[in-house]
Amino acid sequence: MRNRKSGYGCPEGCPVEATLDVIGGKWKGVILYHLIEDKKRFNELRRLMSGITQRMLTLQLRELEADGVIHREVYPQVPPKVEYSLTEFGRTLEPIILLMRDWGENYKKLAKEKKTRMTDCHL
Amino acid sequence: MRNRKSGYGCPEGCPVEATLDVIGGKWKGVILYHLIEDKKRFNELRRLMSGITQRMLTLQLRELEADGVIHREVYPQVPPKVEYSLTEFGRTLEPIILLMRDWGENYKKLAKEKKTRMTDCHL
DNA sequence: TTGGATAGTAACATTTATGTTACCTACATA
DNA sequence: TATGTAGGTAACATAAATGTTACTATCCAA
Repeated sequence: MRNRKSGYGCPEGCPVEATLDVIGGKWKGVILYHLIEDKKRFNELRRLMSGITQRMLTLQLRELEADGVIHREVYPQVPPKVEYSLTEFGRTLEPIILLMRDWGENYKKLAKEKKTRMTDCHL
Repeated sequence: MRNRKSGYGCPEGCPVEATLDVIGGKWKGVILYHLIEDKKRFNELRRLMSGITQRMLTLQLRELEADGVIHREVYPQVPPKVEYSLTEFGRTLEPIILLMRDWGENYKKLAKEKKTRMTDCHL
């Protein structure tokens, strides 16, 4: 998602692709989705996304931060406390994420129905 | 995008992720974006996305077809004619794609301004 | 009769994305 | 004094996505 060369037919790269560069990949959408609700600590996010590794979470958070959509707040404590939240700019992604959530839910529902119909053939 | 295992913290996979599975990757968003306007022939799409190879275009179109978002119409002619269009279900993605286009345009504008400011330091 | 247009496929190579394991600090509790 | 907690980093390994090149068929026009 990160190192894509420009030139998608549109001069200077396609805008749809630019967005996908920021929110695409395996984890970013999900991270943003969780942050819409409220700010979260590192391990809090990790627990919410059971499959993710520490390393991937760190990487994705750093990229989102570099793109200006999330903010990283470090509290100088021991043990450390770090909070991640959407920036004002990141909030502009909210409608997209929510639409994607809705569409995905519907898609999964349809996929499940299809599977059920296929299973029915064996009855 | 295709072979991801489930288990993103949400049981049975996160809905946001499910959507990204369908429209994510380097080319799918752009393909759909072009198809929103009107149906397109294979080489027509290829010309619209100057960087894509024949192979990638074929692959992505087949996956989109398998997911039920586009339709492939073959006209039995020589030389061949194949038209790709959004299905009714594919049309439900339109709001997402258009939002992504708008957000991406804004993002690129902001990125350019930032670059300009940085360049200004050298004046 | 050579070359272009159309819509591909097959074999292979490379680049990106993601995953695994081990390690770090400094404090608190058992 | 071992163990857990929090939020990481580094080196390494694998899986997935994407790219390269060559090849296909049939018709038409130069």
